Amino acid sequence: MTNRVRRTMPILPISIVMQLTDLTARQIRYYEEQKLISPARTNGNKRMFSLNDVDALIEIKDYLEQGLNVAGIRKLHETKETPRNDQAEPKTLSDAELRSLLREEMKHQARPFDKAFQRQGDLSRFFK
DNA sequence: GTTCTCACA
DNA sequence: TGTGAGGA
Repeated sequence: MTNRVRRTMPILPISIVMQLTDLTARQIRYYEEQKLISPARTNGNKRMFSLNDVDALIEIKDYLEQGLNVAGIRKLHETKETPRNDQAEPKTLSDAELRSLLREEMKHQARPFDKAFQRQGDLSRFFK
């Protein structure tokens, strides 16, 4: 069994994912609605998540904490999809990419960085 | 006991 | 986003 299969196999119920990500079921379902994740469904229409989904959710949560909104995150994912094979891997956004994204945010979100300002140190490098 | 969808004093 | 209804 390849690692890709291992990571994409839908085996986790939403309750487990909630604990792993510290997100509410409401949020997880909402993010699915926003096309940020694509959980599989059981015969009973129950959502089944893969390790990749959990990873994606953790990443999503992280971006939200930095002041980005769902629309912005979705933009990130539509660019870099995940139907890759085993070889390809690490994905780290360049400063330029992030800067571009944050700039885009400021044009659409009313109160973009309330939280961000509280931890400005984390983002300072994007505004030098 | 869990999760699902839908809707909103 | 939370929460409650009503069903599976």
